[in-house]
Amino acid sequence: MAADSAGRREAPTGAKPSARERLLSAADELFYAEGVQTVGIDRIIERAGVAKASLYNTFGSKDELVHAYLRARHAGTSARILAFLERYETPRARLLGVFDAQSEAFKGPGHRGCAFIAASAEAEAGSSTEQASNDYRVWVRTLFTDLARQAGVPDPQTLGRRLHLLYDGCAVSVRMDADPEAAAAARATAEVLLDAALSAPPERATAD
Amino acid sequence: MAADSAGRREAPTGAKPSARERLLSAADELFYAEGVQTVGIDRIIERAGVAKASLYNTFGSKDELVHAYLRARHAGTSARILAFLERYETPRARLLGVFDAQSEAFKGPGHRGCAFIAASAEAEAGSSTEQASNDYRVWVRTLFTDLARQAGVPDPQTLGRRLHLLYDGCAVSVRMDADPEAAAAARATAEVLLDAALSAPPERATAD
DNA sequence: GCAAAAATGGACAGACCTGTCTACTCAATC
DNA sequence: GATTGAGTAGACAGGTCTGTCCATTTTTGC
Repeated sequence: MAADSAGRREAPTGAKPSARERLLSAADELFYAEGVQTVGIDRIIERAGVAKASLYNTFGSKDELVHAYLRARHAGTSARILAFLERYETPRARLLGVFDAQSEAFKGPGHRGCAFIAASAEAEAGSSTEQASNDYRVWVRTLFTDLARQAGVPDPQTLGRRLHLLYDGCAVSVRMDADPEAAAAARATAEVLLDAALSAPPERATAD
Repeated sequence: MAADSAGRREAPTGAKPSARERLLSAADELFYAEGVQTVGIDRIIERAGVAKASLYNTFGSKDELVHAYLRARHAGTSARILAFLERYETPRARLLGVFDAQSEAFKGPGHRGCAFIAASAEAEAGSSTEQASNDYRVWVRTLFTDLARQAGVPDPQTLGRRLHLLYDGCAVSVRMDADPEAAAAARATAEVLLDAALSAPPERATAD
């Protein structure tokens, strides 16, 4: 209610972060590191240094806090990737650069793979978690197909889907194999697929 | 203690399944469909039609039941895939056939992707769930690299890793996108990678 | 400086979960 | 027929979790 219209905006710069921000920050750290179900409200408010009533005044429920955490993840990840891609000139470099962006992120300390895969595994069908995951997946898919189209690939939808498989695959691997090189392997694989897509027979309906 | 040395063996065929079997069957259905943390002991014993004491006499703890559930998944999935691959003659067909096997499985009702990805998302580091997941991942990786080697690929390790990315990727997609065609997309992608690997420059160290 | 709004600390309710325990039933075997 | 062992039903303990509430303090706006 008292939240500004944009929903989240950082504090006046230099001042102590608002309760909302500290809660989101604590939720991001704990939910991401340990899972949504495992981490209870008490741990969150303790790390945020905030009273329990503030959490419920701000978000209303744990579910809503989880939803806000996932929306913030979506915003943060998409902004990070898009900012990373600005260094590249050609569409081809940008397309492969998505995996370079992930590779860099995976090397950060305490990286545990994709927050949406993890959260979805704990959520039930039709939950707001599923909705947030769908939004994120649409964004990733669109990013890949757009970049594939710009790179001159004849069938950008198909390549986009295949790159999405690799994107998910390296997120799983970085977590379960604890191997930050997973993104580099995905990048090399993406390069093979891109080259193959570019040298595809010009007129073939790519029957599935 | 009373369990036979093999650990699990089906009942004398025709007789009513033992408490252990009914518990494992109920655990498989509920844990897989709804998640390990979400499903409580009471739901399991109710579906199995078994007393709570029987569960604790047989498995000792919920953790042990989860572990047994994952071991049974590993055994079932690997047996299913290997049986499926027997229909193929050439190594190439067998390698791509892994994705056909998954495609068929994904079309079954209530398929929710990879049980190990889901369980790991809810587990903490160092748990027995993580151990079971590692065993499964080693099996998948070995399967792919062995098949790649038999297919005559110069660098079977690299192709095996890339196919594993696809394998994980389509498991994520079938669950989160609810699209059973994910395995078909992975199969088509695998074919591109296999052909590229077979026509690779004969002497190049494939520097990573 | 003061009133209104926001945040705090903590107790508490109610639900749920794992795991234990006891008294009982049933079936097979000696 | 008696013994034995597995299975049953359910109460119960002890803990944890989400969410509510209230009296008090801090912050903010004017």
